[in-house]
Amino acid sequence: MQRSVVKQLSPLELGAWGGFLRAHAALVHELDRQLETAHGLPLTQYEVLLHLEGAPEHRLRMSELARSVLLSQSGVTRLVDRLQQRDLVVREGCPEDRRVLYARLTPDGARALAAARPTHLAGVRDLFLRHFDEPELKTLGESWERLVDQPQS
Amino acid sequence: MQRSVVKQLSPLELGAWGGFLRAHAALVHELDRQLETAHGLPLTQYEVLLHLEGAPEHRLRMSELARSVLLSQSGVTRLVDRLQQRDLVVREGCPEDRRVLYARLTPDGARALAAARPTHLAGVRDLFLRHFDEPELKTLGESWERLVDQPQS
DNA sequence: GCGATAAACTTGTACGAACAAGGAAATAGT
DNA sequence: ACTATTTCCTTGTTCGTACAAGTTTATCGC
Repeated sequence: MQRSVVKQLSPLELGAWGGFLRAHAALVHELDRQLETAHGLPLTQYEVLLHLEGAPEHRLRMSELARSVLLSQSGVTRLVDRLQQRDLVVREGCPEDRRVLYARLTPDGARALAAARPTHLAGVRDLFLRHFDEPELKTLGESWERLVDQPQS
Repeated sequence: MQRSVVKQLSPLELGAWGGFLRAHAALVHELDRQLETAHGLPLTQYEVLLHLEGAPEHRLRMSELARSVLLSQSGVTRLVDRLQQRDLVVREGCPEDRRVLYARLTPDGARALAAARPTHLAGVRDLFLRHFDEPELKTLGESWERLVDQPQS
């Protein structure tokens, strides 16, 4: 009779899973470092600016922003606080629903984003994309989708 | 004359990169939640126990541990503090080099690990491994390796 | 051997994020 | 209309991590 014996991960599985964790840690750390040293802009702040730029009117509700950048609501409140102190973003109220606040990209914010973008894109390409060919990119993208759309289980 | 015009990511590239970020966030969050609710053990603590179990004598130097779990030295100091308070780990000195401290897995720690392991493995399999077939796992593992071994650039 | 340099940890401190509770405004039910 | 519920955001607090400085021990150069 066996107690507490669980089938461990195979080397193949371990390589895929462990590598995933290590790769993520290394990449995010390095990208953040690059952005921070070159433009004084942490990766999270960069991502907020990026999402705002892509949004209609260059603005997004705080709650939408929270979903985009994978942060808690309160996390976004404080993140936008910091961006607003640097005049990269402003908050503005919504007349139709006075509970909501929009975060809007300022001209300064747009400039900061434009300045930082080449650094970031170069980093992503050099550290990540470069290592995959086109079919692999496609497969990856599809895999992540399957993985995030919670299976019904 | 074009200023600040940078080639953006293609949809393919964006799917692979953005999906990677989202997948990581979702997975780690969910795995941590599972472990925490089922066994009151955060993922980082679980990983320390796991590495210690796999090590000779079930012990590792603090600095080795830091490398294994992708944390700063001081981060590990405090993580081991927490584990030691729960008697899952003990610190012991090294006679040959009195600067080093070993963290050693206690019987309680081994038990906690054994209890948590099925939960964690099931989570990893269900949330991650399940979505890839064997050749994909192989490719992934190889990709992460290329990616982490800093290219000489 | 002795002083300088380096290595292994820990501690002080600051910061970013999460969670829980709270306030204000909208919506729903009756 | 009026209260109850829900939504949207912020604030109080705690926790985990990083960075820099400090302590102790080992190593290196001479």
